[in-house]
Amino acid sequence: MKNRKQHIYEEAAILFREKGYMATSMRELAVRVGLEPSSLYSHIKSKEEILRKICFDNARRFIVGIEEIDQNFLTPTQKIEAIINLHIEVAIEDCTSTTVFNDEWRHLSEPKLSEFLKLRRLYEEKFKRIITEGIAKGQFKNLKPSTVMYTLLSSVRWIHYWHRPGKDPRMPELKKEITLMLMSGLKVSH
Amino acid sequence: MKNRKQHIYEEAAILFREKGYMATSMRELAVRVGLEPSSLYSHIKSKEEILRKICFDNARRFIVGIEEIDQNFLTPTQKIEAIINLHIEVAIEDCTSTTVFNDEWRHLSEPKLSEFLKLRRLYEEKFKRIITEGIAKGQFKNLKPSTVMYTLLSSVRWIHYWHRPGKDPRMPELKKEITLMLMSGLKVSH
DNA sequence: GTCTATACGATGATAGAC
DNA sequence: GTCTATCATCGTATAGAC
Repeated sequence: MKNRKQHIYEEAAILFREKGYMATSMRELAVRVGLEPSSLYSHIKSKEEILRKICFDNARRFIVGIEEIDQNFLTPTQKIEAIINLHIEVAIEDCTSTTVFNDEWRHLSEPKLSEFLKLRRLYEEKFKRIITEGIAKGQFKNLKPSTVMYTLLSSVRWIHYWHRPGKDPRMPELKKEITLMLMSGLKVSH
Repeated sequence: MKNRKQHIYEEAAILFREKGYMATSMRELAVRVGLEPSSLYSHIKSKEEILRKICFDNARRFIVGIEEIDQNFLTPTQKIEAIINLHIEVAIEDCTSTTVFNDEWRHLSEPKLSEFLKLRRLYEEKFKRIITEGIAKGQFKNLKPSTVMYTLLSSVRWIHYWHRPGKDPRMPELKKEITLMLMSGLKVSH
């Protein structure tokens, strides 16, 4: 038996994914972990603390990811491709927490909610700057950068939802197909 | 003052969108409508009845939409383009109920949940058949149809979320840009 | 750290007067 | 149809024994 605290976080992520944060009760979580409800509070401070950890861990992950990509000497095309791959990889590797991160952050209470949104805005600004640069260099179609960004970000958001935990041998193929489709939609046609 | 029942449904859709179905209480809804909580039940049978109506009205709308498109003598390219436009139009015209339809259906209880999922599967089958036909005719890239479908369906799902109710003069442009991007990702390159 | 017991507010929904 | 009053249940969380 491994670390109880970690076990609680993992089962919570699974439940939050299955039913949503609001529809998940601490009583249910306790059953999954094999404890009485009150015993959970020896390991965590509150239900929202669990949500906070999931949301901010993921936010940091994506911010670090995009900063690494942006620092390398890559063309805008290569950068966007790398970002798309980052999103697909995270969605497949950690699909339960990706679901929570995507869909449940709005249940954070202030001031954590504002803090989270600030991180997200930071990420989006970096993303948009790369797109703008690609357009300026004539590599991308001349479209509104925010439209491009939201479309790209949304378009990979079915993966975490459909992916079942466990290894899937078709992942490289999935990645290749999605990237091909999205990038050829973005790049200028010759 | 218009029809109370309709007013309740509209305010509920707004609240469900803002906070989610689970986080919305009948007491809050009553405040918005200007009634005591118990008075709501003179017009509706239960909270879930409201959710049911929103989900199934939207499901029917999309099924009717895709059937109309599919009956016309259009190429697969034209059909997919029409479907993308349908999704964008509905998302903009009725963004509150679109949000609920997209994100809150899972809170339906059985047997309505299964019924809903059956309708969705029906829609997806029709969608995939058109994609498969387009690939067979050499109009679309040779990608896995379900991957194409999920990517297309997801990629327009930020619109209902970002759109603020009211008329937006930039809508035709938005539609054109998204369609261009997605269709050129789908079609074979020359 | 885990338990039993419980506080206590919020929830969806109903009964019955008007 | 709308109200007041209320119910039964479930929610998160705490107190204190072991």
